[in-house]
Amino acid sequence: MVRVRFAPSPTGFPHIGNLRTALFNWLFARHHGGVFILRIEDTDVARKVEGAEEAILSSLRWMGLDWDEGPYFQSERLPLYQEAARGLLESGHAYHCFCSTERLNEMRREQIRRKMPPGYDRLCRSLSPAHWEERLAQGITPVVRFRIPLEGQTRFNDLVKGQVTFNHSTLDDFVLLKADGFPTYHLANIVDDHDMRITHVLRADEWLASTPRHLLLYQAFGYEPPQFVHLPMILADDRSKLSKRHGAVSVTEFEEQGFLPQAMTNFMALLGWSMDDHTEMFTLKELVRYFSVERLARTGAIFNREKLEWMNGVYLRKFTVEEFVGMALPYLGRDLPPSVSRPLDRDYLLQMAPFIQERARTLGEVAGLADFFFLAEVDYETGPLLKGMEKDARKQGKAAAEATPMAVQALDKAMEAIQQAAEFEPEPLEHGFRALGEELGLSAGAFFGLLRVALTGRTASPPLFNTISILGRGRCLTRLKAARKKLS
RNA sequence: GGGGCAUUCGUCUAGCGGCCAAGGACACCGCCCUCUCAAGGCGGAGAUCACCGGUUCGAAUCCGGUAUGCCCUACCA
Repeated sequence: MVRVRFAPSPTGFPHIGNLRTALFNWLFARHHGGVFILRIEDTDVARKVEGAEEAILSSLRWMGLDWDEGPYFQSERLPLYQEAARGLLESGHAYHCFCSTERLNEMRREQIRRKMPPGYDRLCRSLSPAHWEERLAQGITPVVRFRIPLEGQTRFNDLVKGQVTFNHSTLDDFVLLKADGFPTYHLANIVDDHDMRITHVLRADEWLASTPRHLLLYQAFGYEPPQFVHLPMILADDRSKLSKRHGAVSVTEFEEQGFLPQAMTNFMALLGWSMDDHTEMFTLKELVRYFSVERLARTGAIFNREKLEWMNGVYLRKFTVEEFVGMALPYLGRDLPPSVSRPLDRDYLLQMAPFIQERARTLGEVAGLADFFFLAEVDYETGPLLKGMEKDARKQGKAAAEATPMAVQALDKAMEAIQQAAEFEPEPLEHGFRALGEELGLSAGAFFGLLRVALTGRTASPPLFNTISILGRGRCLTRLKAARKKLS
């Protein structure tokens, strides 16, 4: 029975790399009909961030990654680790270290200065238990360190990296139990993975170098180690490790920006995993079906936001208009200016939605794409308004200044046409306006461009006659009048 | 400084000794569609497979070395 875990530490909001690790663990568990366990590794009291735990849970839920056990909290299992450390102390695999932080820092500084590999110099390694009692009696709180074998090597077969070998001489006597009674990652992790009967450890590449320590610990405890699978990391644009300073990387932020969980999981899966040479779109269900460790990549991947945006757009377009409106509504409510009265008219929204849906890559873009449908008045410069007219004037051999009277006339005629239009539907409107354009001797580009800017305040918009039809007679007239006023 | 891992178009990747003068996707460019912007369709440009040797009839694929990058080297995880 496959048993895997996602074991984040609540020292910050979960970023894309953390969640991808969660995704792969989850996929592995579901693919094999195994168990996915959630464990919060909150052993660092000082670095604990308020709200991080909740963010981890909600991000997992948002992505649709459900867990079968947990969340377990290491902070609630302290006796377990202390007991384990005691066992190691008794079996001689660990020892008390009374070195002060100052001495340790000084030692490290000196090692670096002399270009020696930094690491604990094992001063306390040879202290006898009798000495321990003595120091303990003095009130010095020691840490517990692991006694790394001085010779030999540890090798293991990583399911992604293959055979990896480390010489024990490059490992130092790392800390197992801190002075505050909390275990370090290394201790807690091994104790828990054993206790929870974890069969496969899928974790980020950055842990590869710690694996020999972990294996040595398993050995010291007499535990059977799990299989290790070190996942390639997700990197920032400069190929360094992803962190806060690289901008929006927490999953919560992606949600706020209007990315869909379907797109996130699909995209994240493709960062370090692939099925073949051409398939790109996967539902979670399909990922479960096809996921395999053998197809995991070995190299780090830069997070390509543009491709994520493209993919999110593809997903957005898959939904029905009703579904799209349902998803966009909260974002619209949040992003539209306060002057727009709430609640938003759902029927009105339904009319424009198909045109917005086709253009939006994220739900966060919807308000910016659709705001002119809601605003009382649109704001713009006369430059864009007259651009097409000036071009037409030039073509007709007139001065550029002629553009304004031409536009004014066109606006007047357009208002008349709007008022008199029998059917306020895109088709008949288009016929009417095309005829009108010809009558005025204007090119379609110039005439429609003028109307577009006057009605929407922008040079790019959904198709003009759909826009007119949706806006309705009243709004169109008001805006055309405003444009006319702007020109005179 | 030591150790480990990695290295295919700008980016994500396919490739596991001959099917590759390297395939797909995003981005980019052009054309078509067209009232603009999208979406869609078609096409283009873009990688001497980091480099140098070796093994082999044959190497992006196997082996060595070099370079570069990343990670670890905390009483952080």
